[in-house]
Amino acid sequence: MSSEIHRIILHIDMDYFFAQCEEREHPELKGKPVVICVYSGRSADSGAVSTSNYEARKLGIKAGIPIFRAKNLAPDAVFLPVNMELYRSISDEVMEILKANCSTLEQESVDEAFCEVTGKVSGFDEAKALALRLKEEIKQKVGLTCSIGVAPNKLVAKIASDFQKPDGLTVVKPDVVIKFLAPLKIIDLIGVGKKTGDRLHGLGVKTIGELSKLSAENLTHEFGKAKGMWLKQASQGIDDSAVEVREGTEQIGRITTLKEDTNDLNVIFEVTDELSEDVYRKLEARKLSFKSVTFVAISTDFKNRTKTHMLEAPAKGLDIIKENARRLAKLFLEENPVALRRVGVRVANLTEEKGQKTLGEF
DNA sequence: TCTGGGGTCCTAGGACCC
DNA sequence: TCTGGGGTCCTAGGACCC
Repeated sequence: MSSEIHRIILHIDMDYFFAQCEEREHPELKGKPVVICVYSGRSADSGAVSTSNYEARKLGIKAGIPIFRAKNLAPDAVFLPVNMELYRSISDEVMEILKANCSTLEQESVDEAFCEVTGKVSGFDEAKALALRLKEEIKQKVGLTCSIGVAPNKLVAKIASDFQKPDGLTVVKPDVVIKFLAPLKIIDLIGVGKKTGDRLHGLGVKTIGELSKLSAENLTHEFGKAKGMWLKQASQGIDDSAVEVREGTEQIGRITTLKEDTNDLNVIFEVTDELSEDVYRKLEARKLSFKSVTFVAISTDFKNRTKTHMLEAPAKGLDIIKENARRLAKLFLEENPVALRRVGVRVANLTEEKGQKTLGEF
């Protein structure tokens, strides 16, 4: 038995969030397959599935598949467009509850968060009770279910929240971390995606336990120093990253699918102008300045390319976004005379405008 | 067979400075 | 004529996440 002081971290993951929000707003949807879609606007059903409820998943409708295919799988399902405003306001309700119950809340996305509760609870049994109370409070006050993972670090907490879904709770005490991870598929390790997964399969590694048996030397040789070291540590359930309040976003972008593939600058300028305006509105709302502008181009082969310009000093004008986006688009097409399918505009290196910093308290 | 949109983090090469 | 190493910034791209 170890007497070390362990951190205790909760990862809260809202179940099939967008679809569950729609079910809350429209109770008549409950029990039916619900599919939330991102329509590209190219034709009536072009676009992809963003998320779906469990009834739809049973029919094979998963995030990322084309909408038309989802309609073939389940012609009678309910298809709805993404309503981000609704999801954001419901997300705020959830985060308020979490904030009130932990020492540090790190909101990871609109539907996920880490809660640091070290010091707030005496141990993992109390943490489990707290997690149950949180689930109940979110169900009562917000009307949604979530899944929670409780573990000694963020990596394992996140894997644990995904272990039992929906409406799940998985507690992984420090002494069972290794045993918990060992049988899981390599792709379940957060940070291992398709590319790394395929390469590991090539090395004959299928589970996290098998990965943990490879030597650090072997892994760094294969994946480079940083990634190799990370894989070695992660496979053993080691993660020292801190739960930290996120200080706002690092970049703001908008991307869209063109009505049809084109390299016509006039068409592209029209689109980048609109995207620039959207980006500008988001910046305005949060009183942010930016120091770089990026034009994003996705060609018909889905290859993703970018062109970035760094400004001399932080700026905040709409014209600066628009003009740079146009200039970068023109430069890009001069260098790559290819038809584009999607284009985007992004600003980054964001800073709060001088004098706009929120005052703490008087 | 056809494939959205919003992000984060990391790497690597070249420019430039000391 | 040949001659270092380190640091930072910029840019492009890749991998991954939801």
